[in-house]
Amino acid sequence: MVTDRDILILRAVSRYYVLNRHQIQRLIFPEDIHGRVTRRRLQSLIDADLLNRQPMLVCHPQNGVPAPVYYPSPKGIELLAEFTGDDRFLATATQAPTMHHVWHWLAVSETHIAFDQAISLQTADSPYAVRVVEWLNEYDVVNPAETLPEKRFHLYTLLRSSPRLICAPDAALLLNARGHSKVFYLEEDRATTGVHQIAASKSQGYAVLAEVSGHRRHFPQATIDTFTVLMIAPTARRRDALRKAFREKQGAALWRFASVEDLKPERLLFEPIWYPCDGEPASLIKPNPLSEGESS
DNA sequence: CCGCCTAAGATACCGCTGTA
DNA sequence: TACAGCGGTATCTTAGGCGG
Repeated sequence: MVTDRDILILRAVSRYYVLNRHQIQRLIFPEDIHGRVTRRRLQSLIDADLLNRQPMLVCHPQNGVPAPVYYPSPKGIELLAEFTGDDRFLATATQAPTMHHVWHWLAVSETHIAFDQAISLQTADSPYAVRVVEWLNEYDVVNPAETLPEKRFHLYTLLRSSPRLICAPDAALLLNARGHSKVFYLEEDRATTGVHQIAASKSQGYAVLAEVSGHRRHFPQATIDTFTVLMIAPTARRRDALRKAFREKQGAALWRFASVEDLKPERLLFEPIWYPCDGEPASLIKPNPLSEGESS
């Protein structure tokens, strides 16, 4: 039997792709103190093939056993499309998240949730009426028949064949405020690689993407001609190390850096938590009405 | 309309497990 | 050993079917 809250779970994994039990509980079962209800509903969805589970083998949250993560199943998104009458759910990625990338996916979904909550915190008379027009995840498929990543995935961009240069954002969003739409790319940093290696491997792709206005292909409806890359670092110290590493790189002006502890829904849009490579932090949405929707 | 029964979800409690 | 998460189970609640 599928309950209303089961549908909410299917919607959530369709939207965020990879979620753990704790996140689902926070989003859909806030009253569930013991987590038993959440686990039971998840189990019944899995038994019905409406949801997929990926065990997390390498895991140390604080302590305790590894907690699995959940992601969409073909049958689940079919049910969702049928239930809502919206066939766009059928485009949801249902491939299993790579085992060693699971923490990365959870970080992306956590950022996505923070954006959604920041948007919904605005009241009806909010001055900027900010909204996310569209959010693309790394593995959102544009052409299911293709196997080449640059043709299969919406975001993966092959900029040059030889030497090979690609740009593969973790996610992308089109943010709208008072009629202006701007493209933002998302890069989640998990401090697993040295900052200089990250700066070297990522800066050129985005710099060339900007030169060729590649963001126009991802979001033709954008009205602002530039884009910004948002990098989320696990700590403020790491954030500042990244800023320093990107400072001398090509296209450094495209980047803004924030730390996870600053990335609260109530601060995300309007408070100066976004640091450029050089200089003072600014808010994502500028207070000046003439340049709202921009961050640079 | 009533009383009874059943099915399924919600709730509470508990023991097990693997890691720091 | 402490702890967080998992899954088993008993009990409560609610909705619906059914005969009288």
